Amino acid sequence: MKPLPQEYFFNSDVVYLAEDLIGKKLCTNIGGHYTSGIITETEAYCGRNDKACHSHSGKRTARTEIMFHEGGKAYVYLCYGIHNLFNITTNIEGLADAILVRAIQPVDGVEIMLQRRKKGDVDKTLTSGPGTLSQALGIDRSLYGSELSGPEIWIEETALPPDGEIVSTTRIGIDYAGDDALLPWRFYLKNSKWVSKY
DNA sequence: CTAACGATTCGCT
DNA sequence: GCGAATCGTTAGT
Repeated sequence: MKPLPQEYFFNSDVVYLAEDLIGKKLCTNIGGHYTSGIITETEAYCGRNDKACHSHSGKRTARTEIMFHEGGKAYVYLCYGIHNLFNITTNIEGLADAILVRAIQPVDGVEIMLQRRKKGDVDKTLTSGPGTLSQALGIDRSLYGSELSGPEIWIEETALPPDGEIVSTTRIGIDYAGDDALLPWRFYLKNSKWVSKY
């Protein structure tokens, strides 16, 4: 277990970090089971001047509280009453930025992921989507506020694949954000099949 | 206290 | 392709 240093997440450029996290390995050790996957898709959310972000314009509530703390923690919240969506908080105390992890490529503990997802075979529906990857890795709201330096959840350095071209597009499912829905703050590996949507 | 809604997914047509 | 599922959070009464 070699987690990225906490300072990595203090970076004030959340859009840069969202792109930089592509290709790194997200690992969990939950319920005695080690699982991991390469991050293939992310979205940046900025606490200032971004209406798509839960913490936009200083909207500090019980749910968004953790984003206002220093970066490097897990922000997990329930979406549509069903799905646990996993975010990485970034920036320093008081600046509420976060990065949503939307898809991963399974690496370790595939059998456990299949079991958690109640699937028989490995295909892109196993971990390509913010709700499904959380389920596969065993992430739920009990991890809200956890340090991303382990021991339950952490992120490790890895090398990008040789053909690891990253592309950016608009974010998914945030039409309510007006002009901010047009920002190209979604990143994914161009040649990966482990991406939620194209 | 009450009501509306969502950074989605899955199953059925 | 379309609609239901499902409940915590939020804002308003």
